Amino acid sequence: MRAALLAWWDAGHRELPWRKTREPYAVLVSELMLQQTQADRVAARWPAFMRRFPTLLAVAAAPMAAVIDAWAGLGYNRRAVNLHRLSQAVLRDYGGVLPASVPALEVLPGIGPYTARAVASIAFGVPAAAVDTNVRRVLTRVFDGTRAPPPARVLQQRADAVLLPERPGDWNQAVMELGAVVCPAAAPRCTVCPLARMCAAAPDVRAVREQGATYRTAARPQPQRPFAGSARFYRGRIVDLLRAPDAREGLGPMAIGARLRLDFDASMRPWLEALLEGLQRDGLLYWPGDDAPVRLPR
DNA sequence: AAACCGGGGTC
DNA sequence: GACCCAGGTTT
Repeated sequence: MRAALLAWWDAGHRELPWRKTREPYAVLVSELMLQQTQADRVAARWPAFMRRFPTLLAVAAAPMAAVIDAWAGLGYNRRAVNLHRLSQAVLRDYGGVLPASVPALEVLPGIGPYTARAVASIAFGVPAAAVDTNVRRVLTRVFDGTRAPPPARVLQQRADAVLLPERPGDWNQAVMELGAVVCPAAAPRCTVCPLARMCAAAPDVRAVREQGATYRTAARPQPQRPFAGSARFYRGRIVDLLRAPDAREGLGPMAIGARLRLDFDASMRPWLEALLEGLQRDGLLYWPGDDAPVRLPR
């Protein structure tokens, strides 16, 4: 598996902007952006963010509002808050230099098991397997076929066992690249897959195809809720309103409500306040309460 | 363990 | 519409 996959990786892969560097901060920013976000969309925004905040110290010196502003278009805005908090923590605890070990990285804000191992392996050459949704899918298909996926703990052990310790960063990226390009959730392309001859799922994919159906991994147990009209939708709209230049000094709650929806009236005030309080709890805005202006945190 | 968190691309 | 995405944090 190691030989087949690494040969496939070395023969060519997507040119993504963050792959041109191994500088730890640059890798960290890319990995934070890549959390639950497709690589092509990150590729469109990572370079501009890096120009605006070239170093971790630049983030630490900037107001929170500037980092949230630079995060526009990426979603999951708490990641911007976490990055700013992380920069402060690294400045305080490590003199502004990112630590290189998985345990030290994993306790930083916004960094979990996956991101700690991704940064440690790619930027520092630490032999740690990063297990994301791609790796889970690839390893489950190769080793388990149509059987139920093993527990996360077993998957991590399995990923650590197959890891190529001489090139951990390339190995992790190769598995993820295969998952993204050749082995997506729907319609895996086994005919061009370097692992097909050793993959437990490949025969099943072929069988399903021959029945004229699409092979896909089991659906999520919890169906995704509609986005339009959800709290998520309006939270995103509110933060985006506060990014506007004319909101630098803040916007009153009623003004926000009016810009949020045409049918806004006083009876919706509790609904709006709940959204504002939730955003404030997440560090995404500052609002003293009542009719005081709402703005991004400084 | 489950809920929550954005947004855009895709079929 | 529903699913998907280089997850992490909170409850």
